[in-house]
Amino acid sequence: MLIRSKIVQKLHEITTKKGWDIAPENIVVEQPPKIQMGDFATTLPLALVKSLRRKPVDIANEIASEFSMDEVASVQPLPNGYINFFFSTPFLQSCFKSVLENPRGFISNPSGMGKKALVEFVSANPTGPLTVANGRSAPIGDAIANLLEIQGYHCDREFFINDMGAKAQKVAKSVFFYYAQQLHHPIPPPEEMYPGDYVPLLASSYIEKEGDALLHMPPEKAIEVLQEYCISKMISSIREDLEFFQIYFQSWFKESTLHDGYIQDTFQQLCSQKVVEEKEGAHWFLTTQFGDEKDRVLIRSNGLPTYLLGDIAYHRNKLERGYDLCVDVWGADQSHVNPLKWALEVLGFASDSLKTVTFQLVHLFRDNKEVKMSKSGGNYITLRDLLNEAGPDVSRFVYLSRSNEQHLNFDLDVAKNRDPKSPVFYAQYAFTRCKGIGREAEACQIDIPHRWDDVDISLLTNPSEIQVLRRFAIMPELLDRACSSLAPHLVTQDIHILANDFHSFYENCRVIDTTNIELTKARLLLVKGIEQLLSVLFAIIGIQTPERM
RNA sequence: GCGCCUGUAGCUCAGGGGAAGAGCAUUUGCCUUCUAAGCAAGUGGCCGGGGGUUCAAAUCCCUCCAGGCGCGCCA
Repeated sequence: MLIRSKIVQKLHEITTKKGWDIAPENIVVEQPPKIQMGDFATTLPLALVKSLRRKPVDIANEIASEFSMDEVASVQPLPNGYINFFFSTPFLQSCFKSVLENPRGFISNPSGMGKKALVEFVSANPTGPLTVANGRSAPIGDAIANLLEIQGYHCDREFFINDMGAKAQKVAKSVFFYYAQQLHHPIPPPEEMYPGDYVPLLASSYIEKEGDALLHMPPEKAIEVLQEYCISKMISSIREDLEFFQIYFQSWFKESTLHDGYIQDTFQQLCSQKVVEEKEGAHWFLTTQFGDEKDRVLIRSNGLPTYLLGDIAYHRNKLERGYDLCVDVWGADQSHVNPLKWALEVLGFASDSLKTVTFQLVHLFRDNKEVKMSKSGGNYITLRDLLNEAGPDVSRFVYLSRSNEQHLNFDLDVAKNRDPKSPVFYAQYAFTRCKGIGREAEACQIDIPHRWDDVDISLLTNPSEIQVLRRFAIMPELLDRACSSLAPHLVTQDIHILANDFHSFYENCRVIDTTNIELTKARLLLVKGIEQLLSVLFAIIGIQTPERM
């Protein structure tokens, strides 16, 4: 149980005993803005002012005098009606011990234990390379999967390949045009030419592999062959980009596998629930029943299923594969979240079995000016370009330092220079310093303590040492917030404050001191705790733990 | 026009009923000792405007202003 919940429970016991009427969910316990103010604070006295018709400070004093918990050493009622709580030394030490024994377990809230989750992300159309814009979903989805694993879920990552779309066909037609041109049998260009340098390259790579065979078959057949070739080629290039980003998918799910009767079956199931109606030759999902502004087409008048129906079938498939939770990471331009959720409910799935995380667009800046990107205009910067310039760690950190729902302004100049002012350097530098201390200890032939019992923790009395211990104690609360809201950027923030505490400690407390071995050992253990906790947090957002910088 | 997102320090952004925050920029101290890619302190704010709910609003509601995205029998 989180310490915060324990404090709420204790406060509720007190109010109940006194006959004051307030529900536990209305008792606010939170971290004060500054750590000097305490580890937790409550505004409970203020909430009681009206019903009790008493001064906040009096209520605060009365509650504080009744409050007693092993984990809390000091309870400070304030004149403005707040009550601040400070953790007790034994509690801080027990948290420290947990950090050393099992840092990952310490920050985990195993609410997903025994459950399976599937995170679907990126799922970019296989019609071109990943860009800096749609690449945003890569670190977000990966970090969300990591957060779910922290909660005990068995989590898989899946990439949905849209291999049936009209866009894939357009690319194939454009490639066919270049193919014929390069073989000196020019044909008229297609109505819509796909821009981008990679389009003619696809043509020449096919020529290299298969020669002019396509010229000897009917154009429709040739385009079909090319379409399949282009998709597999683009997918493997996307896969390479993602692997360079150290993102790996358990499954690559092709839309076409749903077209073998599964989509039709899903459609029939919806029909049998009486939420489908035929109008103007098409079949409509009656979403206005759920409050939608208009109904949505499931099967077009030409008999082909819409994207929505395909997506409903796909999500039904995911849930039928036994996942308790499906998370989708979607760009802000996806607008069919609600119709999809309604359909899944109609099909009998729990409404909370699908969570969607949306992310806003990315704006790129170079020389303080916005770089306009447009894929259809052939003007874009690829994810690979970014990774080559900035490296995976800086890229991840920038992507994950803002809330998903914020528009992200990505400054390419910062990335390009591998700016040492970047927050990722600050965090990784803290880790490197930990490692440096370890090397120094070895050089001085000081045994690095491995067992809790080998050291005297009570020697850690410096304010910056105490602050590190207090930060350890609060870490499970911080991670719980990140997990429950599937918000990796909060982890990025937590890393920053922990790194800050460490740098401050490093400055104030010389660790290696051959004249005071006992204190040195205690501090080495503290450094080990920080190092382990940083490793776990770095792993969540997917950045490296460098030995040296 | 309708829907979603956004407006917080000079810049980029966290916070999303409770005590205004971080990084960058800027000013000033701190290296013969574990990496100064660091630490410490300072400057900088009617949290877009106005109204409402509340003991309490940057946060919730209404309205206005400004920006982004979406609004096909596209995917």
